[in-house]
Amino acid sequence: MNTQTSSLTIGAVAKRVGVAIDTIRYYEREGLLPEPQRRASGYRSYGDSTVAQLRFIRRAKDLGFTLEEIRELLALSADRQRGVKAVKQRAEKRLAAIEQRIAELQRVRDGLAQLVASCPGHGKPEECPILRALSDEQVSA
Amino acid sequence: MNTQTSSLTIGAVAKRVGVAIDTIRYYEREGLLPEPQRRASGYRSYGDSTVAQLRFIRRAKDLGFTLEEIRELLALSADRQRGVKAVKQRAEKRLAAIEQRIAELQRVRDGLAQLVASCPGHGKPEECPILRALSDEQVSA
DNA sequence: CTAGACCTTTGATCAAGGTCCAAGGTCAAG
DNA sequence: CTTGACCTTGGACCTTGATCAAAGGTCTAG
Repeated sequence: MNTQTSSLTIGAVAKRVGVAIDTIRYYEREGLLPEPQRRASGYRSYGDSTVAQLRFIRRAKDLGFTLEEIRELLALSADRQRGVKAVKQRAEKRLAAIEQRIAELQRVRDGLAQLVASCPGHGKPEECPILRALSDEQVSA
Repeated sequence: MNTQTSSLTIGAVAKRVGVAIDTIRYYEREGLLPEPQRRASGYRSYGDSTVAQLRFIRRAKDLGFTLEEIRELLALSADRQRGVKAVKQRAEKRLAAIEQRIAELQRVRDGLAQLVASCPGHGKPEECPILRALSDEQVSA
């Protein structure tokens, strides 16, 4: 087996995970990734665990976590026992935020859909419900 | 009647519309508002139509239009006849984008909700479905 | 007249999450 | 050895939508 982390360059890691090299260095600067070992030449030398960690970060980002939250999650996941409860709480918080955002967007969508439906798509601008709604006609009246 | 646009300072306009003075100047720089008349002193002098236009911008922003899109809408709404069709098309485009975003978020929410539901909230990190999902356990297996 | 509120400009700064660049060193293939 | 791909650093720059500061001019109430 090759459990021994197999020394990848930053470019190889980037290719495997599908992120830019600059992004990896950025994550390192931001404390999302530990500082890797270096070769004698100064090249960063990564093992498979970094690939896993980067995928973790990407997935969490896809779930809408900010980098700040991900930094937290990474810290928590390192804390055996106590970590799990906190991780679940963060996830619940994130879930609530997403649901709120969905509700907001649905409200916006409904408003906009109604406008679109009521606009004939031709005629004078003053008669366009979309423009009328955006202007303050009915508010200032 | 006071149809004559009644010479407001930028501060008065800001107060009426509920935006910051800086924001009005910013919109002017960005081409969302026309350059206003000036008093002899150099002070910007606004009429009621600016108040209306600013409200238009605010409402459009609330509907999720970007400033770039709003700039377009403003140009289109000035185009009598041809404008209405184009405005409706932009609104439809916006609507589609919002619906797509909602769908994406729902997908994310469902995934996250399932993880949260399946996590007992205690135990070893390796057994936490949230952390397992974020790590690449099942993908690399 | 004077205080204090309000206005002017230019330009810097913010958050977030990167992206890009130059100048130079390193590595692997032929 | 040479070529070309890859890596290093530090720092500048990008987008969006503002927000703030500094230094100074103007306006208005008392």
